[in-house]
Amino acid sequence: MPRHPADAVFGALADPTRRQLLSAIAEEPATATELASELPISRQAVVKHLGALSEAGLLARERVGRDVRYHVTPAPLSDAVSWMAEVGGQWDERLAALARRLA
Amino acid sequence: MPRHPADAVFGALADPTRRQLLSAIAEEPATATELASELPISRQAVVKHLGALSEAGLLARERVGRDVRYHVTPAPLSDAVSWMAEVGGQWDERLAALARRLA
DNA sequence: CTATGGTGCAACTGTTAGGTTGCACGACCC
DNA sequence: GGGTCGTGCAACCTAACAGTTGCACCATAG
Repeated sequence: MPRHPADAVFGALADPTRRQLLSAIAEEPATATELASELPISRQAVVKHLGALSEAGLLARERVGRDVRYHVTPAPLSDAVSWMAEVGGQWDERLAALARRLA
Repeated sequence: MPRHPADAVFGALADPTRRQLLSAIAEEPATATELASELPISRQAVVKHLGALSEAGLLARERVGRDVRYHVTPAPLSDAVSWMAEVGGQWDERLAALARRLA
């Protein structure tokens, strides 16, 4: 059964390490080994996190020689924001403003 | 160690059942028993999901006689949206627009 | 008072997720 | 060619999570 895309997106964002990775890649595309060198976890753990982010459609892989460089593809974030604005817009004026902006 | 609030918010939103619950409560505040009657899971399972949503600050409990009625408190959604707009705004025009709106 | 129905708490089970280690493969440099 | 460094794959461990059942508690209806 294909899970709803939002499952993967919110699930990917739920982990602090993954948010950190996404934020770092947002500043500058990087490889798994580079990212692992700045974190207290192994490269393999980073690869798994990047896999989760990729599966959510938040990252794209680009092969450069023997390296694999990851960069951000933020389109799914907009969908997630839309959902949140729809649910919360009824009570929160800031979210309602976002919902109007998206409409 | 107190986890970052975003952990709880995105983690709560990662589960489809919880998004369904949040959406239902957004339309109309309800009790755990009411919500469980419309889902294929037990009341206790619903209570646990509501606990996760509450811990993320997305729900508030209101005691009414012997019932406990849950309603939406969407403030944490705005914070989550801000983070997403900041990370994605550099590449996605829609998110950039949201980031400007929030600033 | 008694029965009822919603709530709260605890124990238990099965599955998933984050993390590790070890090793094979492939491309680049000298 | 031979060494080196990044990547890919697999097995394994452990903690956390979704779900269940069973039962005690308490407020309201008759």
